[in-house]
Amino acid sequence: MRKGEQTRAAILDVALELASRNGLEGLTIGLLADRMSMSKSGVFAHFGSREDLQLEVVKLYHHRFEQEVFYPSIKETRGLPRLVAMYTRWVKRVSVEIASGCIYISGAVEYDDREGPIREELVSMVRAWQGALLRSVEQAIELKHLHTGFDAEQLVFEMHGLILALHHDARFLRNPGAVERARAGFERLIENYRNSQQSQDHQAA
Amino acid sequence: MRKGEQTRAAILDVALELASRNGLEGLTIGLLADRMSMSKSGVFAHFGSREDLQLEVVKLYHHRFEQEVFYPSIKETRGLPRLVAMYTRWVKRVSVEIASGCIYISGAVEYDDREGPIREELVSMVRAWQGALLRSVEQAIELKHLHTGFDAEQLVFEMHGLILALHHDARFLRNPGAVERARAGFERLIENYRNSQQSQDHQAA
DNA sequence: TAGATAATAGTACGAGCGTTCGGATTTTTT
DNA sequence: AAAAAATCCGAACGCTCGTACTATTATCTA
Repeated sequence: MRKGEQTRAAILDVALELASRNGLEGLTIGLLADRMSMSKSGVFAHFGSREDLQLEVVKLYHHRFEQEVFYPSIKETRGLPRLVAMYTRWVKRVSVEIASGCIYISGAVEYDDREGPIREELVSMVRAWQGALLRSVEQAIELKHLHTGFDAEQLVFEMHGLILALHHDARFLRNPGAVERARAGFERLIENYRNSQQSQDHQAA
Repeated sequence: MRKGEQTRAAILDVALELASRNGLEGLTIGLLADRMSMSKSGVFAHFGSREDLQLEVVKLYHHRFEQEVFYPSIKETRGLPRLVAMYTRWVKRVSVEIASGCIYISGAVEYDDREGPIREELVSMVRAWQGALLRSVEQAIELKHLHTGFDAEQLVFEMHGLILALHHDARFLRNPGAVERARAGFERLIENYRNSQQSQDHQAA
């Protein structure tokens, strides 16, 4: 009843933290029980299986991401301002996750070959976010904030690349200044798609 | 003696294949023994420990990468042609690895928080490759193939981002056309750093 | 407060992991 | 061909994993 949901939420909170650091496959019930000062079976009873636990963690992460990045951004005015807000909050989020790890990114590597519901959940989450980005780009084109006649998906692709490079350089290589690189890359990207129409002929072809 | 080295090489070959698909942490001696039709202890005897096996796999991967990407590229003339060759071969390599997986990328996620010799080997490998890219960019600047006054590391950062996005979209999301996106992104990148000197002021600042 | 129900602990299981060791077998050397 | 050395197997160890089952305790309801 009530107490159950409460500890279940507490477990999921720690589980998310653990999965961020060690990956979803590295999330183990024994370690989770230790951190919760509970027995393994006590933790286990809240979820039908480990896979269900992992799924709940993924959904929780998605929810947090939406709360922190997506919803605040769509309050900005449509077009370029909203797109900039989305990217800025995205970078901010990832730069915080440098310490903890990002489940979107580690999950993509862990489940690129592994079939099943976890992979499907991850894919649909990423697809949803990329879809939101794409819509925002298209609106920016409609509103003439960005020039017409280029592939909107290409811009989303490159934005995603900047985020991935940021995560890689900061978290794996532990290079300072990666956040600034991700910002500079985005500025150049936008500057490109906004002004210089002529130098982009090779993309419209 | 001779027979030993022979089977050892054969084991490493299969181990590399396995680690590419399942990650270095997913590389297990039992599975490896099955694939080799050998006993676990028979496989184990060729390496002092599992960690040594993983290290050898990493080194073998690095060697293959050098043979396939680096060495052919430095035969090209210095400057932009060489840089283009490096990137082109890099994309080609990754697009082949879409089926098998890339140890550089999966290893970066697996060992971003885990200390030890495997992580250090991976980091130094990636650093070596990025260093080679950086040198090539700097030479292209010296030879006036690219305009002066911008951060060479920024270009390397963004090239890396394109590769990571390619790997992500192709292998995880299974989107077609990611290879073409990586190529188009690079072309725009080079076009940027080659011609339009004025629009890059915010980067030189 | 008593009874029902939910929540947690305890224990055990089978499987897979890396690793060790002694002996059998093959390969190389003399 | 005999001796030496390298190679491989088979069994076993201690460990951790997810999971099932049975009690015991805590919590909610009437």
